[in-house]
Amino acid sequence: MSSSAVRVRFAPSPTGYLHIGGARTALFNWLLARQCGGQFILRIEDTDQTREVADSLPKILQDLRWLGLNWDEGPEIGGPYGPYFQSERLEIYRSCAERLLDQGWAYFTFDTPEELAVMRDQARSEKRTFRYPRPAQFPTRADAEQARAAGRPVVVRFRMPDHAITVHDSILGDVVVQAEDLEDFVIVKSDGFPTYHFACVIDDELMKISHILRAQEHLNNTPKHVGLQEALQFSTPVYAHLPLIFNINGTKMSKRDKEKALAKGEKPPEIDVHDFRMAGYLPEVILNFVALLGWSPGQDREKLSLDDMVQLFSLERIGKTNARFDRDKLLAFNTTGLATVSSTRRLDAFRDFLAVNQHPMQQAGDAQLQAILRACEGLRTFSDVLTKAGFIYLPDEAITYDSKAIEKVLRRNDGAGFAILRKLDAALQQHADWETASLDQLLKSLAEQWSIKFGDLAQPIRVAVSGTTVSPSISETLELLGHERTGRRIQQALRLQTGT
RNA sequence: GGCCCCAUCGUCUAGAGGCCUAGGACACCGGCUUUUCACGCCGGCAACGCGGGUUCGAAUCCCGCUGGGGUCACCA
Repeated sequence: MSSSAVRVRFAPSPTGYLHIGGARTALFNWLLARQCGGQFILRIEDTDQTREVADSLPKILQDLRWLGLNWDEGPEIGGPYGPYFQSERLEIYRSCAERLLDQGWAYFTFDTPEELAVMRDQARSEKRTFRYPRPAQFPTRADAEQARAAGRPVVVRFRMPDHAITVHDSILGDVVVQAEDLEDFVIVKSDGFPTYHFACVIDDELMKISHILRAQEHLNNTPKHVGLQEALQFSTPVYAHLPLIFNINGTKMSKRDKEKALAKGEKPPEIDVHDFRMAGYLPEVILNFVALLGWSPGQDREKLSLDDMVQLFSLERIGKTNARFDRDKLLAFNTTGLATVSSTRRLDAFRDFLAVNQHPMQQAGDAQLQAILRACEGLRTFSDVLTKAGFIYLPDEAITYDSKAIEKVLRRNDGAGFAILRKLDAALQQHADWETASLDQLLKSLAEQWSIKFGDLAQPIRVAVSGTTVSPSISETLELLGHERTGRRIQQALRLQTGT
């Protein structure tokens, strides 16, 4: 096979945002395509109208774009093998089903969900594994019409081949499933839509997909797909089932984790790509981190650019063991990522962060934002900028004073902090050159003059202007805030002493 | 429970029979730095699940056990 024949796809169903695990699947497919000069196709698996979420598609596209995973064929750009929405390919699936029906590879059944449930329950109570009982005689089309007329659900089931099926997986090796463990499964639902298995196999063939990289939870589905390919005389793509990603405690990473945390009054964990975007992570860092979950370039290499990954990626180096998503390590990656990106890139990413969060700091000009970013050196995520310097963009009256900070820094020792603050107020009012270096010089000399530690002078101001003990370095903080607002906030803090 | 997959530090992993007294990263623990919070720097702790083989030699190959995971829908 020539390398230009590599065609891979990412096939999400439009039920929400892009999950972080889905992002890794998309990335691996994308990397393979880019490395081989092949095509990365985006296909939308919208065959279940009941589960569909209205604005999910634009969200997924937006998440993919934010990550930088561009597609060569798919929604919004089309391509030679479209349409790329399964809901627009119904006619194709229908004709394939007809073909299978004609050739005896599929048959109609008329069971209601309730009847099926009874059969399954019975099998369970008898400790038998349930497999759909294939009828000796397949119902005719006329039978199907009659059943439909009588109001019974009509579905089409695939007659699985009666031999064992071997899946050749390039990560796991050969996986053999015996004939008796295979079941006749539904390929056309009673609403006329194809099931996932059916649509997926047909589209992969027609779209000339060469490699299928997907999560390992699909491994058990693969014999079904291979059976279908055999009956339809399709070719079988190269399969590569990726190890799964779990929470650090081994549970599934699910959107429900967010609800649970919220219910407990905790901060919800990031699960979807969009969550990480909102939390202030860099997309390239997320990609780098997630690539290392199940894949490793070897040679103790970890920090990789997208280009590095395109170059180093290989199916052979994908592991078999499930991984746990270590948020601490991601945070560490993001910290170095933020410390090493170019300042223009950082500014762009920060603007994006402010925009998705609709933060008032958006109003600031580039120079001011750059100054804030510089002042927040050591930040782990862009959210840190908000906790550390967000007070700058709050109206004076919206500053909330942390009671512990007030007590410890200002009120303690008979209001020693307040006393220093009062002296500082006078000195600062007279200081005209409102710029970091100059302010720094002033404050240092005052500390020396008054024979106090720098911290004993810095902390009272910090609390006065920010309400907390956390802010950028004090002189930078003052420059960022400006002379006027600094004065107002000190006055405001001073009033706390008397309670007026 | 049936079927399937997997098994190296707490976590992500390197390791493709001798280079392993098992390497890196994160976390953790100590120390340094310090103007708060972070960052940074230095040092340390820490793993081949168990039992059998095969071999001169096994983390690496084989078998069993144990453990973990996935899947058993007219959802993808």
